[in-house]
Amino acid sequence: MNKKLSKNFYKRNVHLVAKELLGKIFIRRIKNRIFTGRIVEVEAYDGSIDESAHSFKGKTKRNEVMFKGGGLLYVYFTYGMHFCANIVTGKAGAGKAVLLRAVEPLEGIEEMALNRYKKKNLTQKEFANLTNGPAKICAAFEIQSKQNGVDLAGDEIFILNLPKLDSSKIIAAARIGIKKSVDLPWRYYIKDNPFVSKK
DNA sequence: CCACGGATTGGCT
DNA sequence: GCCAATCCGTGGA
Repeated sequence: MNKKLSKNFYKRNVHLVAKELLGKIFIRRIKNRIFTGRIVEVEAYDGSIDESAHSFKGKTKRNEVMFKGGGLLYVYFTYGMHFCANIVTGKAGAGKAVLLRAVEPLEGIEEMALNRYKKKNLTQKEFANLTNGPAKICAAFEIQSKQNGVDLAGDEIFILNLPKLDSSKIIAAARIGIKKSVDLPWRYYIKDNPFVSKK
């Protein structure tokens, strides 16, 4: 029987948490509906030294959840139309989080398809693109501003514990879509997984 | 296959 | 006013 990850899992080093999140099951519950997916790609953001982190210049209304300590969900709105979800890590005040970049869809696939494409039967290409991007995950899993700050120790959104992946399965690479601190190899993904957004 | 541009709004300078 | 931790469609090689 798999158990939900506890607060202490998240309160550790952001890179450790990022790598250990790979392969674990992300779960979103809405009343009697459920969405689940295996985490296959993440990015670490560290406001203490990383200019691309939303928390780099200190606390604001938008990023305050990043400073509330590990075990919360930080959801932000961007490009006028997209939401992205992060797992807050470290101690309160740290301003560190892990962006969920891609998951492999497991349960609730028909509902995810409706959320993303407004139809149930997807082409191979549409299925491959269902949840292989940070904003795609939020659209498929129905995550919006209302979910900003949700406690991952609760029942609405949480992650199941599974064994750590062997380090030989984890690739570290430059992050995607940022203009600052571009060379830091803080994107982590599962080697050869077809749902990773980019090699 | 790759490169480019439009969509569309809130946050911050 | 500028521009973003994105996505998707288009057009050309």
